Order: sequence, then C-alpha cells, then structure tokens
Amino acid sequence: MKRKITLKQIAKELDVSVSTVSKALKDSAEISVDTKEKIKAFAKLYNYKPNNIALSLKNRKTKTIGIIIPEIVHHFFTTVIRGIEHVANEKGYNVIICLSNNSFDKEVLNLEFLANGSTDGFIMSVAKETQQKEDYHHIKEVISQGMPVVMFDRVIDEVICDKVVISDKHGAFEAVQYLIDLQCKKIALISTVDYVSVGKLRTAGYKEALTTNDLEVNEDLILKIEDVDHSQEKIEEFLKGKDIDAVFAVNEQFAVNAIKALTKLGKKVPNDVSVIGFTDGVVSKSFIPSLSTVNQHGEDMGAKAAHLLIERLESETEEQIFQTTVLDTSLIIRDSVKK
Amino acid sequence: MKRKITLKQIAKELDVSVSTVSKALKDSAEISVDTKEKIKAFAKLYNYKPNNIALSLKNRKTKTIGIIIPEIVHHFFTTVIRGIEHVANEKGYNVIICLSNNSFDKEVLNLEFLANGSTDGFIMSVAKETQQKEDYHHIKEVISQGMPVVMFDRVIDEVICDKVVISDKHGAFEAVQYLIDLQCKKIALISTVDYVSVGKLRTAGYKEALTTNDLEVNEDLILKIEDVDHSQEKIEEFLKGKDIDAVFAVNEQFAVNAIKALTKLGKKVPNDVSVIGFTDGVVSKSFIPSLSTVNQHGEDMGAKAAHLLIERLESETEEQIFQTTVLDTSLIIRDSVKK
DNA sequence: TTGTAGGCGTTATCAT
DNA sequence: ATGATAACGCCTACAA
Repeated sequence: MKRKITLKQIAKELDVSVSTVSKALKDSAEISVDTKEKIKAFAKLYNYKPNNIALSLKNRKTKTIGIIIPEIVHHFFTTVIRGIEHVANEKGYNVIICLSNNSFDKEVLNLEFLANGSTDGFIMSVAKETQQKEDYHHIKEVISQGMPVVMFDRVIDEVICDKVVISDKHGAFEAVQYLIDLQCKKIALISTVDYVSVGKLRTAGYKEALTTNDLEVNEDLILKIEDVDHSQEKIEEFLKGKDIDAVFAVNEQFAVNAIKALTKLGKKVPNDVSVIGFTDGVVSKSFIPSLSTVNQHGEDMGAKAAHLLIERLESETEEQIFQTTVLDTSLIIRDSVKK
Repeated sequence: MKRKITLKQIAKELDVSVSTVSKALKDSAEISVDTKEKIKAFAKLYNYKPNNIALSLKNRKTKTIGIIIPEIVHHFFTTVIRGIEHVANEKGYNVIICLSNNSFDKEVLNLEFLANGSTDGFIMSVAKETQQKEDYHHIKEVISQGMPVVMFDRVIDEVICDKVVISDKHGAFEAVQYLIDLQCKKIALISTVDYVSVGKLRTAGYKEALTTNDLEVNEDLILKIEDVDHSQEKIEEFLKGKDIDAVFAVNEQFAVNAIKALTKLGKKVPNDVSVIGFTDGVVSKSFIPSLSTVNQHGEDMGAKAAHLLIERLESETEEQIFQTTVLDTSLIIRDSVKK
C-alpha cells in the first residue's frame, strides 16, 4: 500500500531538493522545463496532492467554513446548507457541518473543535438549549478571538455579529391576515415556548394581525408547546371543544398534528377549519390536504450568510459594523385553507 | 481583540521556553510546581487551546471522521449520523459531514478535500450518479493511500472495504410476504432504476417473495422510476387502470405518491389496496393513513460503521480482511395495510 | 528543573 | 536553475 506521498519523498526519489519540487509543481519559471516535466510526471504517477493540514498551518487559514446547526432533519436547514455550499464552493471554500443536536454542551464542543484551527469562520443557528440557558460565552469567545460568525434563523441579539433572519413576525402576520381575509374570526395559534426566538416572533406577528383587524387576542386560543415529542397529544387536548375556524401553527409538525387532531374531532380541513403552517418542508407538499405554509427561502438565507462571512474573511480592514439582513417570506397557499 | 494565543506567545510573556510551557500545561512532573501554576494561570486567563491543525500535522492523525452522504433530507441519513456521532464522540473522535448532493464530481472533491489531511477515515454512502457511472477510482484511491473507508447503505461490491448494509432483499421479502399473508395476490412494485443497488436488491426480495408463494412475477406490475422529481406523475400513470390489491414501494416518497395516486383513482387505502413502503421517515408517521414501512435501524447502522472504522484506525496491524455486516430490518405495520 | 533541537508538510525568501 | 533555511504551532527526546 502506497502511503500518501510528500514533497520530501519526491525530492529524495528524484534527487533534487524539496523546494525545487515545490516550485516545479507550481510551474515556477525558476525551474528548467526538463526538471519540471520530470517532477510533474512523477508527482502525477504517485498522485501527489498537497497536504491541507500543512497548508492550513502555513497559511493560517483553512479555506473552510464551519456550519453548526441544531439538527438536520428539518428540510429548512437542508436548503440553507445548499445555499451556503453553493456560494462557498464558488469562492473556493469548503464546508463542514457539525450538529449540536440542540444540546448546549455539544454546541460548545463543536465550536471549540472547529475554532482551533479547523475553520476560518462559522455560520450557525443556535441550539434550543442554548437559547434556554442564555449562555453564549462560547460564541462570544470565538468572535473575540477573531473568528467571524454569521448567525441565521435562531439568532441572539446580545451576540454582536452579522445575522440573517427571515421576517418571522411579518411572515406570521401575513399568514394570519390571509386567514382573516377568508373571514376567519376565531384563529387559534399553536406555538413553541417563548425562549425560542422564532416562536416568540411568530406569536407577535399573530397578535399584531389580530389587533390590526380589531380582533381580540384570546389567550385561550394560544397553545405553547414545550415538549415537541408529545405535541400530538397536547394539540388534541387543546383543540378539543374549542370553537375555532382557523389554526396558525409556527412549524410544519404542529400544523400536521393540528390537522390530524381536527380530523379526529370530526372537523373537516379546510371546510370547517383552515390551517396554515410555517416552514415549507417535505411533509407540506405530501400531506393530504397539502399544507399552506409560510415559505422561508432557506437557500437565499444560506447564500446571504455565506456571502457575509466570506466578505468578512477576505476584507483587509477589521470592520466593526455588523449587519442584520432580514429576508422576506412568502405565503404558499395549498389545500389546507378554504378557497 | 485578542487573537488566539500560542505556546510561543505564552513562553515569551512568561520568559520561559516553549517546551516548558508545553510540559507545564500537560502537568508534567519535570516542571516545578511554581512554574506550572504560573503558566497554567496565564494560559487559562488567555484561554489557551492547542491548535488542532498543528497537532494533526505533528501526530499525523486528526481524530476526526469524515461522513460523505448523498443528501441530508432523508430522515434515514439523519439517524445514521446520530449513530456514528454517538460512537465517535465516545471514542474521542469528531465528525464532519460533507454532502455530495448525489453528484459524482462533488463526491470526488469532498473525498479529496477530506483525504488530504483533514480526516483519518471515512464513512460513506455513495452518490447515485457515482453508482450510475460505475467510476470508483476516487474511493479506491483513498483506500490505497491507507485511509480506512466504511461504506453503508449504498455500497459498492468492487470496492474492497468494510461495509454495513441492511438486508434489503430480506426486508423487501418480509414486506411482500406480509402482503401475501393478507391474501393480496396482485402486488405492484414501485422501485428505482436498477443501478441504485438498494433498488435492485429490494426488487429481488419482492420477486423472491412472489415466487416462493407460487405467485407469478408480472413485469407489468413493476415500475422503475428514474426521475424522482416527477415520480408522482409517473406513478399515477402507472397505476391507472391497473387491477391491484397491494403496492410495495422501495422508499417513503414513492409510497406516499402511490397512496395519493390511488386516492385520486378512487381507490381506498387500505380497504381496496394495501401499501407498504421502505425506510421509516418523518412522513410515514404523519401521513394519513400512516404508512407501514420496513424500518432500517439507521442508528444501529451508523454505530456499527463507526465501530468498524475506529477499530481499523486504532489497530496496529494492517488487517487485510474486510467484513460486510448485514443488519436486520423490521416491519412496522401502521394504517396503510388491511388489518 | 529548564532549555534546545528536530520534525510533521508546505512555501517564500534568500543564497548559491 | 537549484538549493538551503526559516517559519506556521506543537511535541518530545535529549542536553544542560
């Protein structure tokens, strides 16, 4: 088995110096055509590839971007990753992904691991547990050490860095407005607990839409779910006996759960109750009835985040002004709402 | 902004040598308690962390495992990753994920990138395009350079390495046998094109179940889908006017598409037609009717793959015997089949 | 107890 | 046209 070959080995075999080999392979004008040919042929034969680690050490940069996300199940994150990769590859960067599994400790470990030389910068969406603990020292730490960080989706106000978010509040507003325009008057909200930033914002959008239209916010029609694993039961219990004509759910899962619960309770979607969810995923299209959702344009988000990060990585000056980019959502109307 | 601090800087600040610092931070007995204290305190203050890149270069190992998978949308891959991470972290390894997006070129790039020093070994499931081209030089290359590779799910016979697969054929067999036991006689198969190894195997299992039960294999009842993006139309067209009492689909997507098509055609699932899919994903549970599937135990698969890889990484001898581990599947019966 | 030197693989600078 | 040397950050055998 031929181990990976190094410049040194090539040099020895060909009885030249290491620097000659290095230059030859870079097609330097300093080296004679003869030797260049010889060296290149040999290198090709042994499939020489420069060692990234050595290059990284020498250049003090890795040309790779680290992505840290809570979980990968979500179709949304997949699209964001695609957007990041697209831009990154175009600019000659590689991308490596680490999952926090929504665990604070895991997030800290991942960040430390990647920050110690493995990446030039980060694009991240923080773990639920981290938002709950409100402990962001690990992120601030890497930033203070000069690693650029771009946050997306679940962002933290108190961490100073570039951010890309969608207009959660406005997206929710539009969805609820749509329901109101359909003459719905008793619109339930199924949200997450408030420490999840997006849940909070979407709830705010819901409330604003109601008040803007002179509808009362009825806390009895608002459900906040802590434990996603048992959302189905919670939602069934919540909807039982409620007199409603629409449901707005802050994610795909809850929307599906709501429809199932409503069906169980003998209500027809969309005839009796219209339902709109948030985040367009795989389930939305497949589900019967297909789900109306607020679409988040994940790919644009990823692309924007990558641009912001790379710009910072490659700018000479240490710009201290950070920006938050707000991307619009769009409403996708499918079968789960009345026509 | 305090840049990341190095041993050298600490040494200079404290007016000692670099090796003294290095030893002190490792709590070496060679260094006096006084200096150790002093150095440790200073290091802590400046949050010193050894540079991974330098360590990797020195040790010629990175303690990280590279995962290369076609796409991340599949719930199945998510579970595999979880299994890998669990074992890897336990053994002190980190995990980085790269996506091939089912593209051959991307797979080659990812492999080259990670093979040049970034990882100690790979766990991978090959891209669809790669299986189609039957070009595996890139994988053979890294293996010949001494990087252990473990393949899972979509494995390649002609590449010699450890493999972890599920008993695709047997899983399919069991599913179809189940349908036969329900007295189904006209069972359609919706599969992928044959170059996708798992599609081929599952098709074989389907056929074997039929022949074992003295049922004829009717090629008219077999659909092979090339273009996943238009599977819905294909399936509708295929099922139109077909006299069948069951459908076995080789993935979740096709199963869902089939149910939708059947519903459109006025057939009831499961009363008129029973449906079983392969791979238990997010959609299966949510769908109405909930999907019966062949469950793949992705987490076990990932764990096994990680064990195999780490064993090879840490064994002194260069074992030349490779093993293929076959994991059992299990049938999950939900509402999409008759009781 | 502390320091020096060499090396991991590469490249840039400065000889020869 | 080619080679020697130093440096990136770390560790360790050996020297002082």
